[in-house]
Amino acid sequence: MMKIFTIGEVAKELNLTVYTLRYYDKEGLMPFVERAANGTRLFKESDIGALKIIECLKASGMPIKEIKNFIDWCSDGDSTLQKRYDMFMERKATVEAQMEELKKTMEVIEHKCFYYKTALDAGTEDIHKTDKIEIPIPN
Amino acid sequence: MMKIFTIGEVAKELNLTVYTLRYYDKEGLMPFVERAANGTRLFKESDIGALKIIECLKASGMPIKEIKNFIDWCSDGDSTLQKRYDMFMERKATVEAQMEELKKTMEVIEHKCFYYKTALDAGTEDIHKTDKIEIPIPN
DNA sequence: GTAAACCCTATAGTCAACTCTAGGTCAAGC
DNA sequence: GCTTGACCTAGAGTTGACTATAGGGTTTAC
Repeated sequence: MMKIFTIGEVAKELNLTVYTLRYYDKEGLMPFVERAANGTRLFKESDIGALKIIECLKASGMPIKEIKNFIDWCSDGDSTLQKRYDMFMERKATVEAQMEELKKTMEVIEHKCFYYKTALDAGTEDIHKTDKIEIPIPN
Repeated sequence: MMKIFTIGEVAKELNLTVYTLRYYDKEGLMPFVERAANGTRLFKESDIGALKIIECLKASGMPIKEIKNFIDWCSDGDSTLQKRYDMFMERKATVEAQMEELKKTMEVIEHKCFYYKTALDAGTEDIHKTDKIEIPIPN
């Protein structure tokens, strides 16, 4: 009925290595994953969902130790709802800031693309350097 | 006439530490910075400009070794114009990809903000879980 | 004239996030 | 029944990017 996945299958699905998944587990990011009698991890569909959230937090630049805090809060139930809400609101703000930052980075890069396009057309970078030569004020 | 800056001034201006700047120098990112007789680095206005480009490349996710390649190309003159153009075009593509990625991350985070907002209003996370209870098909 | 506040090099240490190795278990296929 | 391949743990090693320390030199402020 409920499909169970091995660590290898989950790794493939999420584009991670099994090493990484085991490392996350060791760091306490996956307390919800159950085990077979022999120790083999048994991933449920919902575990993969949780890992996707972890990946999202990682993509937002959150360090693993902070992600662990969040996971702990999830285990603690409703008493931590406010904390979790606040955390996501804060994440939202930092991602917004990152977007702004990236936009600025993009502007500089686009300017450089243009710079090198014209230099390439002219065959030399000097075309930009001569731009900047200060014209001596005639008497 | 032409203002010269110390490593400390440059560090402050670019929000880096002097350690970081010296580390960059050691990694070959600043071959253009001249030295006083006693070894003190003398930064020109244009050096700060170059460092801003380096910061931009760093912000785009480029590792320091690759930035060094670019700096080397700059020292090699016009023969490397094509490489440099190609590099910035590639950077542009990766930054675009990062923006896409961030947008997806943002969507998930916003969804979670909403999820926790409603949970908080309801006083329990169960409001979302009960959503998903499969209604047993009556006979 | 000396202490503070810079500068320098060389080298060691730190940190996060993996990544791999050694040594072992277990199930499936031939 | 034994090899192959996937799983396990504990722990060591790697990488990138700093960050700090030790030891030493100059310039500035009192």
